[in-house]
Amino acid sequence: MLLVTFNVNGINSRLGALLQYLEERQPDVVCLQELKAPQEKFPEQAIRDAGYHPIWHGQKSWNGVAILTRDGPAEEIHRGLPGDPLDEQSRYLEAAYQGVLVACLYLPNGNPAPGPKFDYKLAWFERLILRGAELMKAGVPAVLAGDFNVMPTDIDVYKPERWLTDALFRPETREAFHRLVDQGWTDSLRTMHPDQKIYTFWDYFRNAFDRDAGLRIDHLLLSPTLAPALRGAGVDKFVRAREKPSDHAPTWVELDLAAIAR
DNA sequence: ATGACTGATGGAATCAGA
Repeated sequence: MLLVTFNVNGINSRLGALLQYLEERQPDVVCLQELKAPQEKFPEQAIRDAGYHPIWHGQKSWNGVAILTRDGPAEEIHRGLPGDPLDEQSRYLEAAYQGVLVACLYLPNGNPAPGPKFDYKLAWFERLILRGAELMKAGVPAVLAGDFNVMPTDIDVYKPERWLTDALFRPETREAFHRLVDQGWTDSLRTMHPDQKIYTFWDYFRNAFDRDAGLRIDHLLLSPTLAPALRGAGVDKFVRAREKPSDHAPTWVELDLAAIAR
C-alpha cells in the first residue's frame, strides 16, 4: 500500500497538479490538507473520474482535509478531532480502509507565538495526544498522516537558529510532538533515513526551493501494530519543482500489509 | 525586524500561511 500525505494549499487551484500526481504515482491512499474550499466546492467528480473515492471536510477560505482511496470507499470514523465540540476548524478526518486506521490531520500553525493562536495549537496538540493514546490502547494498525506544523529536531530545519521562537519549532511544540511519538509511534521518514536531510516544505519566499531552504513538517506516524509493515518512505520532491506548485511536496510510505496480516 | 510569494475572498485590499 502506497499512502501519501499532501498539503495541496488549495484543492481547486492545485487540481491539475493533483490529478497528474495521482495518474503517475497511483497511490492507494491520499491524505490531503489545506483544501481551502467549502464543502460544496470540493472537486468530487474530477477525483472520482481519476479513480478515487473521496471523503472530505471542507471549510470556507482555510483549512479543510480529505482522504482519497483507490480500491473502494473508506469508512469514516471521526470528522473533527474529538475533545472540543466548540472547535469548528476542519483539521481532522479519520477513516478505516483495508484494515488500517487513517487519521488525516492539519495541525494548527500557531503563529504568532506566544498568543491565542499558539495556545490553540498546543490545545489541539493535547487533544491529538489523547486520541493517539486511545488508538494505541486499541492496538489497531494506524497511521497519523498530515501536516503537523512541527520540525521535530534540528536536522529537520535548514537553519534551526532562525526558527527557535517560531510556533513550528518552539520547545513547547517539539515537546508535544515527542510526547506523542513516545506513546510508541514510528516516525516513518526518520526511521527509514536516520541521518538524511529531509524536507517536505519550502517557502514560496526568497527562492527557498532553489536554495533548499526547507522544513520537515509533514509526517507519517505508524502505530506499533502497523510499523512492521513499513518498507519505504520518502518525499516526492519533483512535484514541488513544477509550475504553480503547492509549497509542500507529497510525502509517502510504502506498507506491506501482508506482513502484519498473520 | 522586515519582507519576499501564493491563495481565498470579492471584485481592492486584507488575512493567513510557515
